[in-house]
Amino acid sequence: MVTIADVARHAGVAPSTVSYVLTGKRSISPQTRSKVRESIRLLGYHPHAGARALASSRTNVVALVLPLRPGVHLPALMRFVTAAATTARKHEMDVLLMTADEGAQGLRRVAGSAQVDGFLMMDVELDDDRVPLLRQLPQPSVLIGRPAAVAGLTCVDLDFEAAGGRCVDHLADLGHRYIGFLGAPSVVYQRNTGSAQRAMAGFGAAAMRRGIASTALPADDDYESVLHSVRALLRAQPAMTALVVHNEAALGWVAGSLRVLGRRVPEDMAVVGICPDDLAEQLQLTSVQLPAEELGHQAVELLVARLNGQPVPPLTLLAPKLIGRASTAPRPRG
Amino acid sequence: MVTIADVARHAGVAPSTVSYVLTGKRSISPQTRSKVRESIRLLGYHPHAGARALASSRTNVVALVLPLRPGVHLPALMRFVTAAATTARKHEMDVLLMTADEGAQGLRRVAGSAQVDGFLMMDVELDDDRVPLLRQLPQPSVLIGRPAAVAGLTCVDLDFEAAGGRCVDHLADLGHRYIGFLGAPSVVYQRNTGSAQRAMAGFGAAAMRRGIASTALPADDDYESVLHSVRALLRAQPAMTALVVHNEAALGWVAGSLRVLGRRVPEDMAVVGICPDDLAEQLQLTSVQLPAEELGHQAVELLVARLNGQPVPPLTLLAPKLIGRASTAPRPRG
DNA sequence: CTCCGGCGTTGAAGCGATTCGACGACATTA
DNA sequence: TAATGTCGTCGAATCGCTTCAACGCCGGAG
Repeated sequence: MVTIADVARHAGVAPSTVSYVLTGKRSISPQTRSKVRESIRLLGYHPHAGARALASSRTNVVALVLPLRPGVHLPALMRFVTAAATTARKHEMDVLLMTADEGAQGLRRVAGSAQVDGFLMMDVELDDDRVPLLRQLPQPSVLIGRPAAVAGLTCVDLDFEAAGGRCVDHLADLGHRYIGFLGAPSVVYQRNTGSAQRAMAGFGAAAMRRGIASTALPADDDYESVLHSVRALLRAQPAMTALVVHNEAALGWVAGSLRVLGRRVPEDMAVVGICPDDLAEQLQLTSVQLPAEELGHQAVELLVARLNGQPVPPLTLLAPKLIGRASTAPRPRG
Repeated sequence: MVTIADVARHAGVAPSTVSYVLTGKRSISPQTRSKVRESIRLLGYHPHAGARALASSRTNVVALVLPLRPGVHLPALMRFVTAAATTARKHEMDVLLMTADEGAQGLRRVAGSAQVDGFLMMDVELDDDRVPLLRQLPQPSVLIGRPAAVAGLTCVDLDFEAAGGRCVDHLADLGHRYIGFLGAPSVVYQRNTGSAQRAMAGFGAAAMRRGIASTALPADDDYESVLHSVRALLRAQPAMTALVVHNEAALGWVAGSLRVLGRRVPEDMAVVGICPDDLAEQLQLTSVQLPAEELGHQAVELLVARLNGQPVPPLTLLAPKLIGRASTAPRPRG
């Protein structure tokens, strides 16, 4: 293995000088600098990560804590992961993968052994036992999602409230006056990370603002339940011409249910989803996308900013983006 | 930060003793051992990863190199990743994520800076420029997939040949005598990682063995092409009653094409896929699964074995597993 | 009784970087 | 001219751990 001493000898300088060339923490004359750079290139020198971490107490690695529970949309998760990894590399950092099943114990281990400079954590629950721990850790962390108390943390999330509103605006602009909302399973509205509630709140508020009649119902993720909820919505509001769906698992059954109930999409019923893009693409569904890449990117940027001592807002909300597809089409006002 | 010296002082022993308790590389008396363990627990001591790596030239981290190119099935990839991470943890190891876009350069960097003990690399191409590099690296590596020359490497893969055969056997057992094979796009058979060829070879050989008439055609991943290929297959062999599909992207169009051509599934035409399990589940397709979890698990086990100096076979093939679903049903022999 | 070998433990020497204080050389200012 | 500062470089201490040679102790063999 080639060490900094080898490089120093080869370049005819002191090891510390090589270090300063590498880190740029002191001014070095252009001649010396290029001489050292050349030696580094020639010898194929790479600083030993462990030694560097030991001496500088900086690892240039961030931990990424992934959820493992069933129900998370894997393609979106994967996109998030690669975006985070790619962005991290832009900052000369690497990513250490952790799975949620290690729990708080795992965080303590990784933090305690100084394996990483910071944490990226997805899918935090409202009463997550890891959150108070993260607060105490010497390493900063960024949460993806939005736990109850945001104070003292750094969080990134899609602005679900705006997303709900965006759906209404789109439909209202198309002339719809009676809109339904098909939500997540009711249990999710009882204890949950909050995105479900916020999307619905945004939906309701926007409907009020635009003077539109709205009705909402939860749905489980089986065909029976979806059909039942859709039928109930139609019964509650027979004039309904549009549906907003915030329930990935139910999406597949929506079109079928509507067909059974004699409604064609989009002629008789426009449908907008709040879901990952590839799902919407596959179903040809107008949707507000779940910006996995953007979330991953932002999360890393925020963490890096904190590592550099820059102040960052406790909560960053990404603006929703609506993509029009075949499931909504312009309709004459009336 | 709590160091090994703190623990040693607290337990009234030498730092080296604490180290030996931790690593188990020398015999320690039960009394001393439990005394040290207690101090470790009390002080919440975690060995500093960097220091440990520096002194022992072992990081307890493996690199996982992910493909990024479009077309890889993300859910399967994600499953692989989590399986690898979980298995690694069983061996007290962590996983460092790398994306393929860093290329050979990235491998050199990570290997050179001694960040990891070994590499796990997915989706290797036949003439991959990273493979010769991996051979030279001081760290061992395990490839997922099967490049041209396996000598001197360690590879894990699904036994695609057996998989092709397994499909035939299943169908033959159900009484089918004329079977078609819908393959990957033809370009894939020209330059490719080889799994496509092997699956087809296995299919052909099994058909011969069972005295079954077989016909094969490639298909691109658009509706037109799939319909065209299916029609061609039926024209070539009108008595065909079963179809084996080895083309994830085409799978979605197969049922539709058959319907257009007046064939119901499974009554008129049985269909078996070689594809990730969730895709098959979604389409209610009898399939040979792509065992993502098992691959991830095996890959890590092999790497760990190599790190421990144990000999491992250059090529490990996983036996295919066929799951029966609605797209094949028993049919009377005839 | 002495010698030897094994066991349990220790002290100290690295591992390969960073970083801080110090030190010439040279330019600037009084 | 002497005092002061700046710039570029160096030497040495330090980070926290592993590991090796060495050593005292004890029991069993000679």
